Formats: sequence, structure tokens, C-alpha cells
Amino acid sequence: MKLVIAEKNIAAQKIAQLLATGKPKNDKVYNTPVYRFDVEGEEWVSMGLAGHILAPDFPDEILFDKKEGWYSLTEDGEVLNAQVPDGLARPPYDTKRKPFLANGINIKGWKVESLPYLTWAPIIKNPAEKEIIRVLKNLAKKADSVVIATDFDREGELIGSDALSCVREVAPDVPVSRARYSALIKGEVTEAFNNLVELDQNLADAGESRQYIDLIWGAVLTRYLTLAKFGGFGNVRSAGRVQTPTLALVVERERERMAFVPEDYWQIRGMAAAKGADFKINHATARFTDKDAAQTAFGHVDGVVAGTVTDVAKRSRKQQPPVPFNTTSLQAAAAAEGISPARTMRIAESLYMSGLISYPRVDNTVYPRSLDLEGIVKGLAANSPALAPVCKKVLAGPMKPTRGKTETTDHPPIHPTGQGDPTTLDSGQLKLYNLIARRFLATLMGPATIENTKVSIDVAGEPFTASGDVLVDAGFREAYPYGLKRDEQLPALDAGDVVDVHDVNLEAKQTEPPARYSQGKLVQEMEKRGLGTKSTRASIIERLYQVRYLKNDPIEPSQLGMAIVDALSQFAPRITTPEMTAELDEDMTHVAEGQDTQTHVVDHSRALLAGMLDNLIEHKDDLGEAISDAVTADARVGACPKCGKDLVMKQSAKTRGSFIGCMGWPDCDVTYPVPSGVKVSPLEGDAAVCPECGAPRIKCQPFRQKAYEQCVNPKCPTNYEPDLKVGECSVCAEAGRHGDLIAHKSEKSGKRFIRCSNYEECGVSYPLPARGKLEATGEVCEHCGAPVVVVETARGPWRICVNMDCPGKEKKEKPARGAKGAAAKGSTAKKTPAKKASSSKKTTAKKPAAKKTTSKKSSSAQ
DNA sequence: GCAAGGTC
Repeated sequence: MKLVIAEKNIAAQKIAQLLATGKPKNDKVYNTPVYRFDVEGEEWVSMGLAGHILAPDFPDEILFDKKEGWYSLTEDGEVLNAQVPDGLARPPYDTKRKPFLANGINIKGWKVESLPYLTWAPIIKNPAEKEIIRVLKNLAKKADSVVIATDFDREGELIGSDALSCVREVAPDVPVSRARYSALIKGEVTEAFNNLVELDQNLADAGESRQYIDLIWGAVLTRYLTLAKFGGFGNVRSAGRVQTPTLALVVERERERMAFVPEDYWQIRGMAAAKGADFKINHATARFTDKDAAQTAFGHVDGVVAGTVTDVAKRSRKQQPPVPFNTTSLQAAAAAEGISPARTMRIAESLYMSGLISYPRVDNTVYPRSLDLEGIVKGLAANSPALAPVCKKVLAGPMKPTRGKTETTDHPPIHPTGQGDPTTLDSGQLKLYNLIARRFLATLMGPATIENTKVSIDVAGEPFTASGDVLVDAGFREAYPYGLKRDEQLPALDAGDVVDVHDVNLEAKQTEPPARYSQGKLVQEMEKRGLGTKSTRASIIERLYQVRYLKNDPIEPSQLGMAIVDALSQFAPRITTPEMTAELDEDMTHVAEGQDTQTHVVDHSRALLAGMLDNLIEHKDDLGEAISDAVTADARVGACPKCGKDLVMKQSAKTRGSFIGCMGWPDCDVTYPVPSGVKVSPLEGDAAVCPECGAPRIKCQPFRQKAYEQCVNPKCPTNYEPDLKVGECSVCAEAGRHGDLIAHKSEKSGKRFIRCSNYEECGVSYPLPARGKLEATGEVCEHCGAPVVVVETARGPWRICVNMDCPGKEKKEKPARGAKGAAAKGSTAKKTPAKKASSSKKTTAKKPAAKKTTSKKSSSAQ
């Protein structure tokens, strides 16, 4: 039996299909899919790994041994030594230091003083994919020969080399060869298997050097930053070859913004009307940099009510259809639609696994000739009714696909497969699927034609212009409406026409600093600078958010993020720039070409890091202080009204809950609750202090809603709301009592809720939205009998039934998510009346809970 | 409980 080892399941499956005489048989070994097939009478089996199956790490215990050398590793009685190669700077060691734990069970085992040892510590490779390794060994034992058919790149060679080392453990003598193919197509793969070669150990060593250097620098600097000022568990301050330069990009942009000096300019803008249509007009001088000139011009037109059209110019321009998606361009396009790169990859992975889209990790932007474009469009038309009309148009057209700049042959650009049922997708999946499907169709369509009309208007001797864009031929835009500017339609005008002019204003403006990065732009910038790969960029950005170096979108660095970059730029500048990656790539090339060795390259890198450690350790306290100050600054919400110290967001050690507390504690005991469901940030200047009570005023940002400002003190008169009767309690009425439903606002937490005046008896309460003026309507809900109130929101009045479990609400939800959402909601909302009711042991009180449960079940079942 | 790289 011949064993073929591929990098991933899909490749194993494809290889089987391409090489098999007849059809391959899908089989499983311990739940891992394998493919059994026949090649000219010989029995073959292919299996996919899951990327790297071994992970580099430091051994659990590294003991320093001054007799044996710089360090020795004891493991199963075996003593290994590694010497610093000649010609490399040795860090100054204190040879009297005690043994240390490199991989302590907890952070207590980490010591800044032990970092020089860690820098020179040996690295072992642990099994990371135990199931896969088990299957691999199982099959290798039975194999007469093995072919490594991982991807044709550096990491692929390393993954293959790791697999080989696993194979060797059970089959020391089995012949092993390597198949190199750069596209999963028949010609390439058969060619590769007809011309098998040896595994390129130099190339694998190059990949492994990359692993080691990343681990050493990452672990040493992360431990250093984390220990410089230990902020408690869960507060790791990470650093790395890719993440730190990426953070530095964001910090650099923020610094440019802070250093930016805005310039004043003035604009004269107004409205005009003709033939029943209103349109915008601007002074032909788009920006006046001279205030006097602007005022003079404005003086001429202020109060003037008519203008004369002097010229109408039309120009049509073509907009070319977009090129096929690769990973980066998909991430950028999805980010513009509000899906972060990391979420895009998670969703894309799920769509790929369900067979709706092609492999999502690609650089290629050129469809291979072998791709059946027409078949895919036909499949889309059949499976997506919404896309069918556009598909029809595409099929009728010449269907000449666009091409991007990057052409590789390993995988096609990201495209829909045309298979699978998109109606089963959840809303996030559907949004991304539509983007991918529509992009695919757009790449097969013609350009869009946009007609621009520029109207020149004379207003009291001052030149004004109006501009209109109209899509006259949609072309690809019919399939791909993303990022489309709205049409600015102008009425049909001719020179000499007179238009009404109104609302002309002189506006004082300032130039804007360079924009912050969006997540999409940052991914593109990383690619441009050679930072990370298509598979890692999204998760690296997510990581920077997770360790709270970054916040918001567009991306801002936190004070902590800036402090980290400052500190590392000073003491370990190499880690903060993209050059480390560039130099690493160069070293890797040398190792791959046999001009250098893994040991030399890695040790050289260790020496560079070791050379920075003295300085880092010496400045540990300065850096700890800078980090500590930055963390406080990030948590600050305002000034304490009692002692003037900073009020910051804190975590209760007991309950793990958040609260706002004074940095002066224990001398000052001022605390406030944190408004729930919103992101809190401080206000600046006069707005930062409440004129009524002196407590800080804060900015509250609810998820995807308008931000508002309020005083943090729930007892402040500005937060006071009188109790309001909103209806009568139906549970009490049924029990022959009278109960009023009253809306309260808790003084302690600031939360609003409705509670029956007989709450002890009936246990009836409902939550209320945190914001918006409440009004009672006296009406009850037609679905559940709970009171209906009006909440005044930023978007206008909103009539709601106060019952979160009301069956009338769930009808709107889609069945796939509705069932889940209803169940989750039900469990929390049901609790309030039911739990309270059982504690007061009133049988009548159980009724509403039971009723709710049944109505919910019926509604989620539909 | 440290990185970056694969992929599930």
C-alpha cells in the first residue's frame, strides 16, 4: 500500500480523485477521513494533515548547569547541551543563579532574570494534532512506501518534514519521497507523482528556523513586558515579529494625527432649485484659504435669490469591473461592509466547509482556464433566485473574466461554487456569501458607464458649480452594488436658464489629519509591508484588540499600545519594524539554498536578542511604571468629585463584576456602577464634570447605536426619573387582587424596570430599555396582555410591549436563528417571575411563566 | 500561559 500525505483534507481528496483509476473510496481511520484508491492495480491511500502537526516549545524543565555549559536539558535522564557558537556575543550570565523553570506551570515560574537563559534555551517539538498523528502512524505502519504531498512552499516542506519524523517513529525503513505540485489539477499532480523527488531538508530547516526565532523572540519579549508590571492573570502584554510592527503602524498613524496642525479654510455652499428639483451648489473655489477673499465673495451672493446657468458640460466615464477576490481583497471588501477580517475568515471557512465557496486562503487573482465559469453561473442561477436575473445576463454576455495582478496556480481566486443552498445560511454567512457571489458575477461583466454633468452657474458675478453623477449603463454594477455612491441627479438645464438660489452659507472649516486605519486598510498595509501571511493577518489584528493594545474601528491604539511601542522602540527596536521579517526572509533563503545552517541562523538571532536583554532588564522598573500609567489612563473615566484623583474602571475581586472606583482607595471610597450594555469613555473639558453633582460625565456608546452622554452618578438629579404607572397587573387581577405596574429607575444601578406594586405576591417584573423617555399608553399587548409603552429614542418614538417573551415579537425573527434566540431569551426572561414566584410559593404566580413557555414553543416551532 | 504559521 502506498501512503500519500497531503497538507489538508481537501488536497488529499483531490489527489485521490486525480490519480485514481476509477473512483476513490471515502473511508475513515479513527474519525479522520482518508481516501482509498487504485492506481494501475496498486493500492493507494491518501490522508490530509491539518497544517503543522508538531508545535515548537521549550521543554517543561530547563535546568541551568554551570558544569555542562550554558544550559543543559534534563529529560528522561538525558542531558543535552547547546553551546553558544564561536564568534557570537555571549550574554553576561550570572553562573551562580539557581535553576529556573522555562515553562513554569503558571506565571510565577517566569522571572525577568531568567530571560537570558530562555534566550538560549533548547526547543523541542511537541505533538499538536494527536488524532492526526495517530492516524498517520497507523497508516505508515502498513505502508510499503510513502509520498509526502504537502503544499509546495516553505511551510509545506516543514509540515512534510514533521510528518516524516512521525512516520519514522513507526516505520524506520519505509521508502519516502516527495511530490511537488503547484496546482491541484490533473496535469500538475500526475506530473509530480511521475517525477517524485526527495524531501528538501534545507527548505524544511528554513521553515523551522522561522518557527524557532518567532518563538524565542515572542516568548522572551512577551514575558519581559508581562513581568515588567504584572497586571494580574489574563493581562498578558504580548510582542512578536509580526504583531509588534503592526501595532507600530497604528501608533505611527496616531502620532501623525496628534502632530497634525489643522489649517483653516472656508467654503461657500448653498442650494438651488429649478424645474421642481433641489440640488447642491458650491462656489467654484472649492476651498478659500484666505478668509477675506471668502467673506468678500460671500458678501456678493448673500441674500441673492437667483442665478444664471452659464454652461452645462457632460462627460461620461467608464468604471471597470473589479478583479477576482483573493484573501486580502475579500477581507478589505468585507471590512467595508462591517465584517472584520477575522470574522470574515471564520465565516469563509464555514462557507467553504459547506461547499458553497472555494478555498478561502489564496493570493491568486486570476481564474485558471480550467475553471468552469459558465457552470458556476448556471449553478448560482439555479440555487440563488435573487441572483438568477443577473446570472442570465452574464450567461448572455461575452463572459470575459477580469484578471488581477497576482497569478499563482495553487488555488483559484475565491469564488462561489454554484453548489449548495444559500437559504440555509445565517445572516452573517449570507452577507459574505452574497459579497463573494456578486463579486464573482461582476468579474464576468462589462464596465459601468457613469455620466457626469457639470453645471456652471453665475450668482451675482460669483462662479458656482453643481455636479451630478448618473449611472447610465449599470454594467457590472447590476451585480455588485458595494461601495456605490448615490446618484446625484440634476434637473435638465441649458445655458441661460435661471435657477432659484437659497440657503447660501459661508462655512469655516479645518483640514483633517490623516485618517485612522480601518481593519481592511490595515490588512492591506500589512501585506504591502510583508507582515504576516494571508492566513495570519486577520488573527494578528484580532490578537492586538484582545490584549487591548488597539480599540475601536477605525483603529486607535490604546495608551497601553503606545507605551509598548515606545518601550520596545527604545530597548528592542528590531522587533518593532517590518525589517525583522525582511531580514528573516533573507536568512531563510540562505538556509533553503544551503548557504547557511539552521543552527547558525537561529543562534545569530538569539545573540541579537540576548544583546538587548541587559538594557531591558536594567530598565524594567521604568518600563513597568510606563505600562502601569498607560493602563490607568486607558481605564480612566474622569476625576473623583471627593478627592480629585482618577476614577477608573475596576474589576471586583469577589464578584468579577466591573465598577467605577477611585484610585485614591482605600483613603477615598467613591464608587459608581458601570452603565450596562455600553462602552464607556471619558469626556473632555467642561463636559467632563456634572454641573449638578460634580461627578464625571461620561460618553456611553451602545452597540451600533448613537452614543449619548450622561452623569455617572445614578443618584444625580440629572438621572432622576419619577415612578410611572404603566398599567395594571393581570396576574394579580386573575388572583382577585389589585396590582399596579410601576416603572422605576434604580438609584443604585441606574437600571430601569417595571415591577408590580404587589411584587412579593405575584413576582411580575419586566426589564426596560436603558434610555429614552417613557410614556404610558394605557394599552395592553394584543399577544400577551402586558402593558404597551412608548419609548422616545433618537430615531423617534418606539411603541413596545414590555414583555421580552411576547410571542408577537418572535414572529419577525428568522426560523434558523429565531429558535436559538428565543430559547436563550426565554431562559433569562422567564427566570424573573418564575423564580421569585416559587420562592413566595404562590400557585397563581406560576401561571404567566407556564403560559410564556408554551407560547414560545409554538412560535419557535413554526 | 508566551509567536506565527499551517488548518478544523
